[in-house]
Amino acid sequence: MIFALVDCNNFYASCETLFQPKLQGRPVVVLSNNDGCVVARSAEAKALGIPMGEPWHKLKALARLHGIVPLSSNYALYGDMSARVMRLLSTFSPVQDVYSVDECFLDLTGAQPSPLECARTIRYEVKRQIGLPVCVGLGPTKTLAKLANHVAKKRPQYEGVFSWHGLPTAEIAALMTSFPVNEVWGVGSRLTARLNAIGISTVRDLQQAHPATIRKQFNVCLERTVRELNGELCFGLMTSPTERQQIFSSRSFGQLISDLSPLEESVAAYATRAAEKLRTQQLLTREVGVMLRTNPFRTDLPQYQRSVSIAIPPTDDTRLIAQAAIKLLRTIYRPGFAYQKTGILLTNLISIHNRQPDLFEDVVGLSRSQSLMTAVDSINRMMGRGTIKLLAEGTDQRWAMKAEKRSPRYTTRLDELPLATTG
DNA sequence: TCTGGGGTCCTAGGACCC
DNA sequence: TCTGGGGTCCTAGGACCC
Repeated sequence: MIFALVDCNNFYASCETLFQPKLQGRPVVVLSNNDGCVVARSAEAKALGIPMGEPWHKLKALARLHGIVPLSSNYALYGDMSARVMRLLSTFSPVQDVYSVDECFLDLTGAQPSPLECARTIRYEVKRQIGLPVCVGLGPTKTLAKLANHVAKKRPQYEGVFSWHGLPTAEIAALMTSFPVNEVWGVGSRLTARLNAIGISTVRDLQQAHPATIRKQFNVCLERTVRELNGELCFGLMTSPTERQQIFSSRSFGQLISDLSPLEESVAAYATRAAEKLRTQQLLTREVGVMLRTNPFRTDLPQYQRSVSIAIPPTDDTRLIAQAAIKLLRTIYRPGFAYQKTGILLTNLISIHNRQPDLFEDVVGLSRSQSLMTAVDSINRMMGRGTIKLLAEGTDQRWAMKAEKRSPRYTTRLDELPLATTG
């Protein structure tokens, strides 16, 4: 098997510069919701040493000094660009496993004239047809393909495409020794600390570790990773999209909130979002959960956090989900705290096609509910999200998050199309 | 003043069963 | 004094990913 991992370089930042060429060559950062943390950086911003996840307010001085351009995240734009990239990539292999918004695995086994040549074509065509830079890593397992992609990004001599295949053993060993163990897919900060403590600090160290010992001292996941580093297949491609197990919708507020009624509005709004996701994926939920919490960074304020859930008959009806959520919220709400976030969790999902009919169910009500939701979805799709919404979501939504620096939704909104200017 | 929003999988431990 | 053994299911929590 030869897997390819195709990953867009600095995806969000690249999408922004594609539509604003004047940003090219400048340090650009894309911020999370509420303009809170840095979630993407251009190459120039990375060169300034800005870490991923850094709170924006800590960077203001550095930003002034270097002319860093901050942008709010524009998920409509990124989602659309992602779909274009994935559609193009799907033409290069019969087997595509979309792993995240900006990366996917392809099975390039038997690609002509060779997997490596095919990978170079992929890189060239994505740039030519869509305008986004990607790197491609090739390997016999997903873990090695991920690592190869990292090599392709970090070592310019490979020009964005790297394969382990056919490399002399000594060269492979040298490369693996030159990368720290935390670059391995599945090794995060906690594991890195524990691995370092027992003398495993490079990728090469982990590759040479004894799988059974690793399993005993850590867990099966890490054991599989060690095996994959040695070319043994443990993680297969997800050829058909697996069914979601849960749907989450939550947001931090633009400001802290103490009163129950705006909290109820936010919960109703997130329930609406979650129910929309449910319907586009043709799923029903059988359990609704609500979470509520204060801002854990505000150590000067009293802290409170709770979540609760309840089983409900299978549904995708926004009204029923929102009703259940508001009821739950009232049971965990306590006055006297400054809340930062609420969220909705839908679990115990089933496919709409697998619903077990109930002998006593209200058949007429059910079909009315379905027609209503279909109508609401199509109106909101045509006229923009939120055209029709629950009154419970509130009309002014003072709790809504901040996104003050968002670029136009160039590719998905007619009124925000970029126009050529003359003269 | 200001710190994201989604997801996945695995494990340990408790409740409960016979 | 001495108090079974094996199984399933569920939940909370911890680790990871982008």
